[in-house]
Amino acid sequence: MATTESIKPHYEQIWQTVQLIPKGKVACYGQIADLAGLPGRARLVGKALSKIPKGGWQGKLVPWYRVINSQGKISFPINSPYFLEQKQLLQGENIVVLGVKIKLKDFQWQPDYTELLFLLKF
DNA sequence: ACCTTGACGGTTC
DNA sequence: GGAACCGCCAAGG
Repeated sequence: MATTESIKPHYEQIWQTVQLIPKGKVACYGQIADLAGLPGRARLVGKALSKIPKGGWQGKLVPWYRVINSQGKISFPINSPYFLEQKQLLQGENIVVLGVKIKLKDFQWQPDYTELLFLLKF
């Protein structure tokens, strides 16, 4: 039974965590990495997001656009297609985007203690 | 098995 | 502010 358990990319763990970000909130790459049990692996989060299966994962869409960098900025080159798409999607959720920047103070997701306990999965 | 790539982060200047 | 540097290490070639 446990024979095929070896292959377990961390991508799935990351996608799952991103799906927890509430609408109208954003999270940083590093924050997602930490919550996903991969402290310090922010770059891996970026990579995972770039490989989200078309149509989502486990029947649910993965809100990739709710993930920004620790400086509160969108990480795509300004005016690139993905940049524009992300900005539009965020604004569509009432998130204020000034230029490339978002006020983390106002829009960063801050899980409460019960959520954290759940995420840390003992 | 070795080498390069990253939708990053923190530190420093 | 912002740019340069370096650390991190899984994934994919």
